[in-house]
Amino acid sequence: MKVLVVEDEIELSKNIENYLQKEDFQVSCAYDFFSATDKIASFEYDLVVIDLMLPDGYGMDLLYALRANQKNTGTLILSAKNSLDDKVRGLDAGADDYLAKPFHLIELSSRLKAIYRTRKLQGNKNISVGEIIIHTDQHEVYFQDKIIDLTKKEYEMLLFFATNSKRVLTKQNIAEHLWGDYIDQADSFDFVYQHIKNLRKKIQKVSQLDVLETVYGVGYKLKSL
Amino acid sequence: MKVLVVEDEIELSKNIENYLQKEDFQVSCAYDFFSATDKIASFEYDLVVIDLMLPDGYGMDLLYALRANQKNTGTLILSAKNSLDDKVRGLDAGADDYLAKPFHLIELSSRLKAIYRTRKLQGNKNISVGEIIIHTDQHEVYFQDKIIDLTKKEYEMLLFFATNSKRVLTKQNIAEHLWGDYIDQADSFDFVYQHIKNLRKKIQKVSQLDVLETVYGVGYKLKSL
DNA sequence: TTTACACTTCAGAATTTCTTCAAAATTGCA
DNA sequence: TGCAATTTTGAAGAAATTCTGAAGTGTAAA
Repeated sequence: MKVLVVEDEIELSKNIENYLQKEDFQVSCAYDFFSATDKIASFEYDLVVIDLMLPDGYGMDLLYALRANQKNTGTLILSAKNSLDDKVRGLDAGADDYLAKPFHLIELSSRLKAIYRTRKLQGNKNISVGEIIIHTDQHEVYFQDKIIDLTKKEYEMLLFFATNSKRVLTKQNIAEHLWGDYIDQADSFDFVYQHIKNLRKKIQKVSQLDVLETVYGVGYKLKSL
Repeated sequence: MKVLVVEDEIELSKNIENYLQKEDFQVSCAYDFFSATDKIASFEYDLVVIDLMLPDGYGMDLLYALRANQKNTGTLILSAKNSLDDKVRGLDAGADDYLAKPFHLIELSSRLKAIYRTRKLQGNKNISVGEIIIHTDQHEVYFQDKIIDLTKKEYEMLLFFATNSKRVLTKQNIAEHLWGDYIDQADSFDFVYQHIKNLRKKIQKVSQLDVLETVYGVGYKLKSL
């Protein structure tokens, strides 16, 4: 169980780290907003503990970043104020739990374990697009009982469409989602065509369906099936 | 699969009973704390569904009773309030899962099945992958009646695959599971290749089967045999 | 201490996937 | 209809990933 603790008070942070390590968590620490975003971007954590008040940013924004990255990461918010406002906003932003300072370390650890358990259960999700089913665990896509063999990019693209059902996605959207950071904004995103084509071809070969609709001048969207 | 449903609202209880019966569960119902303890004491249930709010006792105490009796019974907690407090305390008391009212019956049933599966794995010492059987007690692996002689790492890897049947495991997943703590996140996990190769070779030599499938760019998974 | 086996590292080969490029087809609009 | 912009397509080269063998290091039993 890998945990990132984002907390600027070094002493508290160390205490948390020590305690959680004793409980068999693998713990990393970040002491500011900047290094936290960095770590979140580069590693897959199971859980992130976030202090809302950081010297160089607002912890809540980390929650949005996590969600934007589609990570299945559990989150718990820490806040000095036991204000309902923070709590409500934190949970609204997609946090799994909230804990007001001061707290007992045992409570933190037991809540983290609880979050982890439920997250893990939720983990195996199958997403369906008409008769096409994406098994995210197995990384496999089926049409009825036939498998559609996709490469990594193709798979990611289909998943992106499936999780943004019926919304039009621009080439830029797709490029940013699949290639992430090192996409240059000045680029043309024409290389996306290739992957659209390949995905279409493979799906059509198996299912005889053309699932992707071209919205001329804008982008693509999933047809409603 | 024998289930005890401990729920004082008769109508809800009946609904659950009907639904679960359709899904091939054997269902018993208890409408109060007293009769629940009675039933738990006298029968071996695979699963118990417990409503926390009962007229004559607190559902949580049933969890303690189950644990005290050392039963290998899966437990799922129901609660009217979606309060994190109840959830945390329930899971800490050893419940396997938590469900807030109102819920869909299909969700209840799918969670119960999930609990059952993992419980069963814990209890059952022999795990099979097609005709390959892993005897966890003896730390031995057989194909039909022939032994497949594996090293420690190879054995652990096969077991890891077997207990995550058909799920794609990345090199990183494998590295973290087999080497645990002192894996550096910045490392490349290329050394995993060797063990994949060795495991494949040994299994193939004895069984003529290649059980591991490469998911290019992602990882490996067990083939469905 | 020796020996056998397990584990790790490394470099290059083999394979699969991704990207680029240019030409052809299609679309929206004047 | 004709034009410009956009999308589609195929082919080839580039890049990334995986596989393999060989050599080096560590470890536990004889």
